[in-house]
Amino acid sequence: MKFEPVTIKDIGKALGLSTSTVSRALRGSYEISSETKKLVLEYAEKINYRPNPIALSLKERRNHSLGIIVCEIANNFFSQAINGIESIAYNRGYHVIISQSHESFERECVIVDHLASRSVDGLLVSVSSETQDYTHFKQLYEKGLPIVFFDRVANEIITHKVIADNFKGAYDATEHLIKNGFKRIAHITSAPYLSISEERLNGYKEALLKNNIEYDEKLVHYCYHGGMIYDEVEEALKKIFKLKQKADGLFTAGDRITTTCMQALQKLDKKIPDDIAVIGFTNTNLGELFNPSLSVVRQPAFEIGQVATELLISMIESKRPVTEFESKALQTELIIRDSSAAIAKAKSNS
Amino acid sequence: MKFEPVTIKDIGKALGLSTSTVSRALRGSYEISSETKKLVLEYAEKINYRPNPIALSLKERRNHSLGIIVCEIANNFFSQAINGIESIAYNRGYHVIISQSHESFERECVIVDHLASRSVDGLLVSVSSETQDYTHFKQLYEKGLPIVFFDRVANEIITHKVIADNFKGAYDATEHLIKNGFKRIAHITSAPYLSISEERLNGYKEALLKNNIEYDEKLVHYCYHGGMIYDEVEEALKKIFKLKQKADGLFTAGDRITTTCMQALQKLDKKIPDDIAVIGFTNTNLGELFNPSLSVVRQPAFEIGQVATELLISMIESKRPVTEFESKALQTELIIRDSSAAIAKAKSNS
DNA sequence: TATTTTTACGCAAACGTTCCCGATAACGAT
DNA sequence: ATCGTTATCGGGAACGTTTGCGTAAAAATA
Repeated sequence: MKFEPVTIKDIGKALGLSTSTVSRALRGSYEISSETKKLVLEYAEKINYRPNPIALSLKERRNHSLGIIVCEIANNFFSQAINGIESIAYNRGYHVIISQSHESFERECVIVDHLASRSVDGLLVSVSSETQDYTHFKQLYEKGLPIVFFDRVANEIITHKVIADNFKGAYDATEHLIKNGFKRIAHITSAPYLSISEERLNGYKEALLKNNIEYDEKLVHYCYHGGMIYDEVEEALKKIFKLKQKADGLFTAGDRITTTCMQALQKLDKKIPDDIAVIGFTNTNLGELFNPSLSVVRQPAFEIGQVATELLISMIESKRPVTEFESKALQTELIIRDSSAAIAKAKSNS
Repeated sequence: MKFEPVTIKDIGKALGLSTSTVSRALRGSYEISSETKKLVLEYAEKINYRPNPIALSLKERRNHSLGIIVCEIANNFFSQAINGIESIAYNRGYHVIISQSHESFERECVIVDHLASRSVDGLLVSVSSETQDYTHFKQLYEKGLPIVFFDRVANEIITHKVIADNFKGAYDATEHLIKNGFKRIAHITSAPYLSISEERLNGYKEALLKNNIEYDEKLVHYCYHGGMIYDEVEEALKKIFKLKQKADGLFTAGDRITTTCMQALQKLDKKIPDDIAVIGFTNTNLGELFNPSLSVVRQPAFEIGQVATELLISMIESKRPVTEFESKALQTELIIRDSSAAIAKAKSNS
């Protein structure tokens, strides 16, 4: 099956005009008489002419399209961020192409390659949890392809970056648990080399420090697949529960990790917050429906997407090479619910 | 900023060959000597040559890309379906472009127009809840653009369609409530003209009929925005609770509708299943975490995406016009949890 | 009236690729 | 020596569009 759209040439033939005249008439060029313009415009309207964007891309060497790379769209943070991206992109005349790395480095490389050759005008990326080597981005970036990182950023690449204030978010979450009387707070996070993991871990540590609680690395576990693999999460939890000095709190550092932890805790038959109090870095809007309702650190995902897109488009449309780059950190929001509630028992003990 | 990739012409110039020879060498044509081939291949590898897909699209009048239109990706059913679509598309050498209608008819029209002019080779669509007029699809389809509908289909357009067995899924869900002793079962669903709404309503009615329960249209409410607007859902619930003959069960007919209902029920301070038992058509994998855990009808979303994509690609690659179309209905899965549990009180009353 | 300016349009190149059609050379056959 | 084959390669058109340049006629100026 094929699909034959009408071209500028068809219009020219039908009206006895050259393609250049038609093109200029359509663009409203001053060197076309108003009668001819009217003629062309009306005919184009009548036969429902649409300029072929592929031909335009070839000619102008740009696409008016942005590539998005995230680990997965079935993730509240990313789907909200994508909505933010779209909201700006469409208003500025850009189309978006969404790709999922599924947390695979290899797949990320393939996608980057594909998007670049497909001539997207720029890239919005949050790297996969497996990514430690950024040369696939670097190569393109140095060749002049604009890239803006959001959420999980590549610190070694000098460009715009937009993130949540992960340090503060983690600090707040941890401190909240501490204020509610929990003292042995475990932390389950994503791959350690991820920027977000480091930032959140640092916030967690700082909160412990400020509250005179010793940092114990046995309480910290990394899930190298970002919570995509259930067993990895369950293993981490089992180790935590095997500790002689029992953990009484848990701070989970990602959307997927948080929900997977909740599932694992249920399977392991742990009561929240009695056995362990939980607060998670997640953008799910279903937290209040959980049993118990889930305390969360919420990221301004939509706004992060918006800001990143504005920066990217400004880079794309800049006449001269961009030399000043911004790193924006947007504030998170702490939403307290029952999963981190202070328990009477714990309180009386202290 | 601009991005200058290497072309076939650059290779030709560097090697003292014509573009045609280079092109043929790259394609492995028989009329190029093996030495020349080796030379070209090695040089191309060295400078990391990538064919420009835009030029190819222009020439071959196809893109190797598929357009996807769904209401929103922040929806478990659709994100899973998209994963299914991708799994097939990438293996067959197609790229996907995802667009969200956000349940808006107007936006859907814009998207269709954009994707078509963008020369996607075919469309995979689940229509928006506002869509009653299908001419925007029909026009393109009649011009030869292959379209496959999934989930929410346009019955008046004769093409491949892939859905879950909505009738049976709804029947099973309703009957499950009945078997558990509930007799006044409300049904909250999406816009009435949506194919899925009709199919699910019919399954619901049939289950009532088979179990000698009278159908009461006061128990059925339509949410014209598919659960995207909270108030619409809360209103429906309030009306249900105001009925003189109280409802004791609720069957919700969509992913978003189900979760929004759960939120509204919580806000209205209704106990599940004591005040009302709930079962919902949803693909969330978080149902077991809810309070109470949520009984669901699960659709084989991933498989629906896969099957739809296979059908679409077969249409695209078919030499002759396709005249035989399939309508596939895949089986749903009933997952029983606590939200629909028979309650002692209800049982003793009967 | 002769010259310049303006108006309004066409020609052709370019974007990167493929592919039809020739073209050239070597080579064996006649 | 001439011709048909075969193997290898280049020229150029085409895909749909924009745009610099050229140019005819019309209008304005001298």
